[in-house]
Amino acid sequence: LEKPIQLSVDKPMRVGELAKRTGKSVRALHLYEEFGLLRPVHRSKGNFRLFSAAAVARVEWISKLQDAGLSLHDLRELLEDVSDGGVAPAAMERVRAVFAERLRSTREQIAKLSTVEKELENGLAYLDACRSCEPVHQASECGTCNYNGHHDGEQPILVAGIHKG
Amino acid sequence: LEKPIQLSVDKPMRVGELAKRTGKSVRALHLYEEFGLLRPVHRSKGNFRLFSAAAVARVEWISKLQDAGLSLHDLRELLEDVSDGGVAPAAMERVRAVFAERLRSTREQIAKLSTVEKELENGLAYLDACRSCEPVHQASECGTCNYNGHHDGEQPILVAGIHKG
DNA sequence: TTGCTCCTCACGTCACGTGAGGTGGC
DNA sequence: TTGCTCCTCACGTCACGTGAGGTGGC
Repeated sequence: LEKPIQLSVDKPMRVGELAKRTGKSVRALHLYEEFGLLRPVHRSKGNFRLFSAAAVARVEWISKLQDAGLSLHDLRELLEDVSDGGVAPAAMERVRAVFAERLRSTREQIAKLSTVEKELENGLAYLDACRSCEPVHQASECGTCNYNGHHDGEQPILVAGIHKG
Repeated sequence: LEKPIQLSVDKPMRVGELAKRTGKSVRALHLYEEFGLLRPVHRSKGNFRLFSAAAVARVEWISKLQDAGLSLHDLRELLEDVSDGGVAPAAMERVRAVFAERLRSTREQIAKLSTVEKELENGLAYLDACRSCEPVHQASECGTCNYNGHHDGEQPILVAGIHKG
C-alpha cells in the first residue's frame, strides 16, 4: 500500500486572501502577528507576507476563542504554555481549564442575550399597537400612554427605559 | 375610594448606590451622563450627584441595549428622536425599526455563541482523554497524537488551532 | 505606464479602568 | 479627626479603523 500522494501543494496566499477567507481585516491579521499568534511561512521578494493554508485554521481558532471572551494576550499565554514544551498531559490540562471556564462564561453570555432577545420581542409587541396610534399624539405622551390596549406603568423594560431616567 | 398614599418617598441615592444596584462602575455612570443618557435629579451641597429611583431603570435600559449591540452614541440618537418631540406613532416607528434590527443581530450573536459553545464542548471531550496520557509525552507531540483514542487529523477545531498556524 | 495589492508608521475610536489630588458629611 | 464617599481631570487599555506615503508584480 502506497501512501497517498499529496497533489494539492500548499500554495501560499497573501494577506488579502487570508483576510477574505477568514472575514477578518488585514489590520487585524497584522495585529495577530504582532501578538505572536500568527506567522507567515515566509516573505516574497517584495516583502509580502505569504501564509500557508494552515493559517486559516489558526485565524478561526483565534476568532472563536475571542468570541468566547479571551483577549489576544490570553491567547498568546495559552500558546506559550503549550509550545514552550513541557509534559503533554499537564499542558493539555491547562488548556482544559481555560476551555471549561470559557464554556461557563459563554453559556452565561448566551443566557444574557436570550433575556435581551425576549425583552426586544416584548418591546416590539408593545410598539405594534403604536401603529394604530393617532398622529394627534405627541411622542412626549408615550410615557403615560393609555391607548390601544396600553396601560400606564405596564410598559416592557426596553420601552419604559426610554421615558424614565 | 381614596387614592393609595405613596408612603415610600422617592429618596434620592448617590452614585455609589446606583452603581451597586445596577452592577455598573461609577466611571461608567459618569460616562452615561456625559453622553446625555443619564441625569441626576440634582446635586447635594457637596456637589454629589443625587439620582432618583428611575435612574436604575434607565441604566438597565442602557445596559441591555448595549448588549444588543448599540453604542452609547446610538442610544443618544434614539433618545433624541423621541424626546425632541414629534408625532408619537412616527417616533415609535423609528424605535420599532431599531429594535427589530437589534433582535435580528442578537439572534445572530446567540447562534454564533451557540456554535462556540458546541466547539468548546467538543474540545473538552477530546482533552478528557489527555488525562490518561503518559507524562513521557511532550506537549509538542500533541499535534499528531494517536493515543487514547485520538487520531491525527481528527482534532476538534479549538484543539487543532493550537498546533496549526 | 496603469492597477491592484501590499508595506510600515502612526494617530483615532469606543467604553471604559485607574490613579492623582482634592473636598464633603457623619 | 478619622473614614468613607464623592468630585474633576487626565492618561492608559484593548482591538482594531483609517489614512499617509511609499513600493512590488502582472
